[in-house]
Amino acid sequence: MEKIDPRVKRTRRLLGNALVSLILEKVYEQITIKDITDRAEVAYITFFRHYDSIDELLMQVLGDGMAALRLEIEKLAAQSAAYPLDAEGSLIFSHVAENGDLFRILLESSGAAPIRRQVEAEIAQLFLQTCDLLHRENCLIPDVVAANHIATSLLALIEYWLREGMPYPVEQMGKIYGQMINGATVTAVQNAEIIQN
Amino acid sequence: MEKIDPRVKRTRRLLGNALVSLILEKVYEQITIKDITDRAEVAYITFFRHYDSIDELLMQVLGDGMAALRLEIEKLAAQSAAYPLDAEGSLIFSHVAENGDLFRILLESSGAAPIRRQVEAEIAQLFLQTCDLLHRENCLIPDVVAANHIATSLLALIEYWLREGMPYPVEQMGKIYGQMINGATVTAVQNAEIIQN
DNA sequence: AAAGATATGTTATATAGTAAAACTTAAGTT
DNA sequence: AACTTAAGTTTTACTATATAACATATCTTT
Repeated sequence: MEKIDPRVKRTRRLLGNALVSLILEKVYEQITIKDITDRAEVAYITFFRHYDSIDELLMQVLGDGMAALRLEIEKLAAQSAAYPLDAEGSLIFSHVAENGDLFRILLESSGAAPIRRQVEAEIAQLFLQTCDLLHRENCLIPDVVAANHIATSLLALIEYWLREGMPYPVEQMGKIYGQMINGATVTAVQNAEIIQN
Repeated sequence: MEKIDPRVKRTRRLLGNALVSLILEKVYEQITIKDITDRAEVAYITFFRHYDSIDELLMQVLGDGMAALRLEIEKLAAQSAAYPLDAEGSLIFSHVAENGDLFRILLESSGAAPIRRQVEAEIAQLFLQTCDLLHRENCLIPDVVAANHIATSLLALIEYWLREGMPYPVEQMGKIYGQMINGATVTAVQNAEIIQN
């Protein structure tokens, strides 16, 4: 990989940090490019030399941050392939708690919607590949539907937890995920009828 | 209730229809007020005499349309209070199929995010009130968490189905909802451990 | 049907945010 | 030290939002 000019790295870092701090203060839609460049202490035009839109900057910021989550989920998916019913989801929620700002932005900012969809799709894909118990020929519940359900429910559960101010401990959330989402979905797939063609 | 000037009714109807037809054509964020007034064949300034923003117009359009869905879900929630495991969800999905445009807008347009949240909250509230099986003292899975899970999962399932072009029949979707979401969640709550304080 | 009230249309204007050009200064690379 | 590239400054154009003032059309009331 090519090495990046340190001035470029610095500018992009400043712009990214400025956007994050602004999102935590005010509504995403009301943030302007001037707000960002003022906060980052760079010239207005400099923004356009790096990004075409605020959405694109946000995309980069969250893209970097979500790679770490994928690793947590990968561990979990591998684990749940073997013991789906008591998969330990705590590590996801402790990871979320540690990166609360980033997840709040991902799950609540309207500008992050395309990235959220992408993350959902990646998580669903991961479960589809690693969790054997989701696959049954001619099952009433198709594997892609079940995988999508797990992925969207997990993000919705995280969103709820963050929005309510993390009212339950990490361990409890991990168990809720394991039973209400992961375990329950696998059981539903296993118990579902087989469709005759 | 007061009767509304027919000119006002007409203008609002034209603006609402114009917005819907535009959303089905292009990205919500890129729709301008001029686009809407041109399509509606009313003067630009007329928009501001009725709404402060495009979001507000969308809110009105969807608000009207969502009242009907609530009725379908109310039927279902009452039914599932008695027989949760084989609740018949088909009527929801036939209702969605009949109003596909509206639901696509509700679930995929970024401007509709606040309304979607509101609809989610209303559905969750409804299940909390009508489905007795969600309540268990000191349960690992709090009733509000389970209700939120059902509501968000249902909307996510509808979103997936519409996005993929309705690849499964209405009856199958109804069963999937009943087993993978409603039934599975109730079972998970019933099987969850009790927390000692 | 006429008079009064109100909604809409037309035109003009102010403001704010986006976007980029031209040129200068600063920083990093070889 | 010379070359290259990034960033800053100033200027300008464009677009969308928002409102004011006045004319015209439509609805309601008597």
